[in-house]
Amino acid sequence: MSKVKVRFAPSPTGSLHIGGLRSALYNYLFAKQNGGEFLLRVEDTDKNRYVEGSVEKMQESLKWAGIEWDENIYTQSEHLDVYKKHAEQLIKDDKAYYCFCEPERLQKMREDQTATKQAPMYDQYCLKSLDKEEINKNLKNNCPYTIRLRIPENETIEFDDIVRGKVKFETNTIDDQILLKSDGYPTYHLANVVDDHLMNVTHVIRGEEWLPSTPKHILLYKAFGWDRPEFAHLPLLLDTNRKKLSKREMDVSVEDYINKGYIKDALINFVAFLGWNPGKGSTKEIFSLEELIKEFKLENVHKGGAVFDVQKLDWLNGQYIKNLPIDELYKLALPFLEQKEFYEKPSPQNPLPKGEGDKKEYIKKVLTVEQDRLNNLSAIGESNKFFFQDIKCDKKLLKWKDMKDDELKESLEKSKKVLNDNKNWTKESLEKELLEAAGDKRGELLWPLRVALTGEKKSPPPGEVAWVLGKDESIKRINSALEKL
RNA sequence: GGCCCCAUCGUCUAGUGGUUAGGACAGCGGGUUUUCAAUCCGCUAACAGGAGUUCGAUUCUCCUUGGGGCUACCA
Repeated sequence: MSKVKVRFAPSPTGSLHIGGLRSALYNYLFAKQNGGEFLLRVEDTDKNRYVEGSVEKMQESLKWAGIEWDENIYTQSEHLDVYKKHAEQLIKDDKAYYCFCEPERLQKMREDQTATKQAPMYDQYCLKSLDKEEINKNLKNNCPYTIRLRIPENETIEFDDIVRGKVKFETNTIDDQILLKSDGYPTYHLANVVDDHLMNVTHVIRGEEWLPSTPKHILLYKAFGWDRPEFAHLPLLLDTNRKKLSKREMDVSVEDYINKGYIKDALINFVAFLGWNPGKGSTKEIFSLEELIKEFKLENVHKGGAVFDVQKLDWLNGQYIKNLPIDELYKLALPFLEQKEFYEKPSPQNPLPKGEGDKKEYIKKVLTVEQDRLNNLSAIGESNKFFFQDIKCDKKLLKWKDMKDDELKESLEKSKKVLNDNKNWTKESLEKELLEAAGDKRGELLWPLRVALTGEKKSPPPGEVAWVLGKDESIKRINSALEKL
């Protein structure tokens, strides 16, 4: 068997689709585990849908995900002559024909066919009713034309799909596909087949939406007299309504997930498991890219579509965040932190150290406190704003004032234990010491934590409260944070 | 409409001609938490339906139903 060569061939119509990421990943895994090559090809054969900058964006997303391609990127629009040459060859061999039908006529024809409940198909007018003379005359007059593949009649096209097994199509249900458009660009079908052949692609691994056009491609290989590659059609990624993932319903671009604070290993792991799993009773859920390369089997890919479940992705992301070395977490989380409006507001009470090194150490400590509870990088600091903000007195939170003496005493006893604080607090002294400081019954605990982080060995200044958090702040977190420090 | 593909808990899935149909996410309940989260423990929850093959089908075959994809001078 010749060396495995696969490709990911997106069209540059926007940013990298999450389904595209999975296709790319499966191709990549397959190539790597077989010692083969993974190529990147830009299928920009539709001028109308071309989006400036999307090629670069897609490359960035792939690189972010750790999917590296071999060789240079191949761009189809730079090889228009190749496709034209091949299309014309097919005409010479009587496998294709010129079509001069105008779009309006074709449209009307289709409408009529649909109205009478027929399958919309080209009526082969230009094949059946045009003689050589007319064709040459049209060509000489520069009439716009397309080149159509001539689909043979009464044949059965059968092939073995690696994930689906035997698939059959009757040629009579297949339309005479346009290969070359009137603007001189090839359609997907032509360009795809020609390039896969010229690039020696051995395995075509792509989304299920291509399954119905595969017989056309097989016919093309036949028409050219070429060997065809193996095919593997991947199940579709579905939204919660079990429809093909679409922009309407949710975020579908990898970029969105990057910006939302998912880390690459989590997204790769998640997307790999949508339509594949190691089987054999394995209950392992966490796989690194390297492990995936080892374990992945194209034959184990499922046939049915898989719903993209964000909740599971969140959980997975949390797992990966928990296991991140603190320096790595710092590197990944800092950009998200720097976007926060609560971050680095200069003021005398801002606890963030001024020196770069100290600042970094401080943030890393905060991250240690946060790491276990973080599901998403973008949530960084959100529930720990007091690490970065002024400590202010929020009178609305001065709950302790309403506490009964014995309640307060109990609370303080516990606090004292936690803090090794031997002062004899009373309602009076507390008020005096912290003035409005204690705030919530939890407030008195936040200050020491900050003291621990910043190293400021002082009591809360009068008039300040070591408390800026919402009601959901947790003493447990503080305790465990203190333990860590 | 035509063609093609698919079908195990809500979701991702494991699994076998004979299993208490397993795991994970989510949900629910509880332990730990002076509140959240995290964590630990537990619970709820599935073989779409109907025939056939078979001693026995969730598993094999067929049909039905349901879902999805394609049906462009888009990819």
